[in-house]
Amino acid sequence: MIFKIEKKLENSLGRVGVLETPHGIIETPAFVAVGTKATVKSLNPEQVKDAGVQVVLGNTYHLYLQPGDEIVRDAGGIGKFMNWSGPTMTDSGGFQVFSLGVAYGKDISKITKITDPSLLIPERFDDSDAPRLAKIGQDGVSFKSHLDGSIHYITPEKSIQIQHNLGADIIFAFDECTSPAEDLRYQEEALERTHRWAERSLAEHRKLLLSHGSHTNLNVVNESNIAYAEESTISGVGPALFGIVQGGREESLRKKSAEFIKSLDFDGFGIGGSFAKEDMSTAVKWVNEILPEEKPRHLLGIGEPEDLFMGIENGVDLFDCVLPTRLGRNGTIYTKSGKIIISNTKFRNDFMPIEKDCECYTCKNYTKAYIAHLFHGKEMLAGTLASIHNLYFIVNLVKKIRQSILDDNFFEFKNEFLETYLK
RNA sequence: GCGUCGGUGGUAGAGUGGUCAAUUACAACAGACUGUAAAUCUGUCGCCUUAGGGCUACGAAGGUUCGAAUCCUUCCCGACGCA
Repeated sequence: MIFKIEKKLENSLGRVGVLETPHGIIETPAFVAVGTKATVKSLNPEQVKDAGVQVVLGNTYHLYLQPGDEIVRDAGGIGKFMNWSGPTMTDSGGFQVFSLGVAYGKDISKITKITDPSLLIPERFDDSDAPRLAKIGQDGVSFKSHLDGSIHYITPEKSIQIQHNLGADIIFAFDECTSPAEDLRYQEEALERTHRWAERSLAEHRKLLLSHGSHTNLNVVNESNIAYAEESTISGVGPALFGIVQGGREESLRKKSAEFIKSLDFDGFGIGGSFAKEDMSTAVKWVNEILPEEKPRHLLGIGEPEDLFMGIENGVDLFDCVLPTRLGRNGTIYTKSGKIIISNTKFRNDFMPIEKDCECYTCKNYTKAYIAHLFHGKEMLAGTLASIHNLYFIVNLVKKIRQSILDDNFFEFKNEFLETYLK
């Protein structure tokens, strides 16, 4: 994997670049489509590609449970398995530590409102007896499968082994995504754990890369082995590994984490965590001011339009988010003047496309009335057409932002877009 | 004509003396969703309301009862059976 910066955004951390992977290039900043179970829900790869998507992200935990990482390996890797010829990434399962752990069965997720009382009273989250599907153990996490209840213990080593089997171009270290509602003491403890896991992820990754070649001293970290490992990620023998910065909403912890993860020899970085919306830009800025400029940064799981502007301005190169496809399937559609719920009564006889100047397949061929009809009828095509538009909308927005940096009018574009979008 | 069974909110369909403005499902309406436990979930769903309550309702009209969607009488309507 090779990353080149083409242009920087003046007086900020933002930049435009190109990321070369064994399966093709990614022009950054870029929006990564989420394909958790080796499929971008409701879309076939051709539709994903036509929406302008450059790279797809699968999930370690989900693919390990089903169909099993060895099946994906034997199929020729995640890309070949799912018939996606472009670049691929896999998340480590670290997010499931959170979503199936403390967040399980609760009304907390990736983004929390800062007014949420749970943020003000961290003690309320001392509910270790609450049912959850993920529990953090001594050196890993035990998961109770949501599919059949079976227990699986995932360590950093295991996550990396699975990801090597899945065979994506870019993989992530195993981390713990924490809730912003956790108190400082827990954030510190979790961060220490994530850092230890980062080292172990990297060590396992090196070991696996070297085992692909003829190197004999697999456990020795020397210049020759490191050089070989780097070469492997370029040739496609093995994936590139991104380390993940955590640290919650605390400035000192975020910076400490960025410094630590930076000190390890990762190919790039992920910025993780469950944020209060208001905290996100500062957290990203703290981190990206520290991370080495020459390596790519991925803001994990973030993707509302206003977040994309924020992230790019603050030096983020890659985003992934379930929103375009999940919202699409659930009937919410992005437009330049905000999100609409297409099943609403007012669209039932609206025979215009979602956006008349949109170039996506959905807008070029269908009316709002028809899509509203499909949702009311619970037809499968409803989610597909809405996902196509939403994915195109978000992917294309990032492309436009990229172009605006190249054209030296990022801030004008940002103001103009957000003024209309946020009403 | 006689007999039997039935008529419940937009629909289907529970309820068969008080806890019933009426279970439930569907439809309808509104909303939520940020490294996917998610083609999922939440709320509203007779009318009025200063949200305490008030009013009108289970085919229609009477009646029994402290109290009726629930029991009785007559009528109307539907299905089936016998003539």
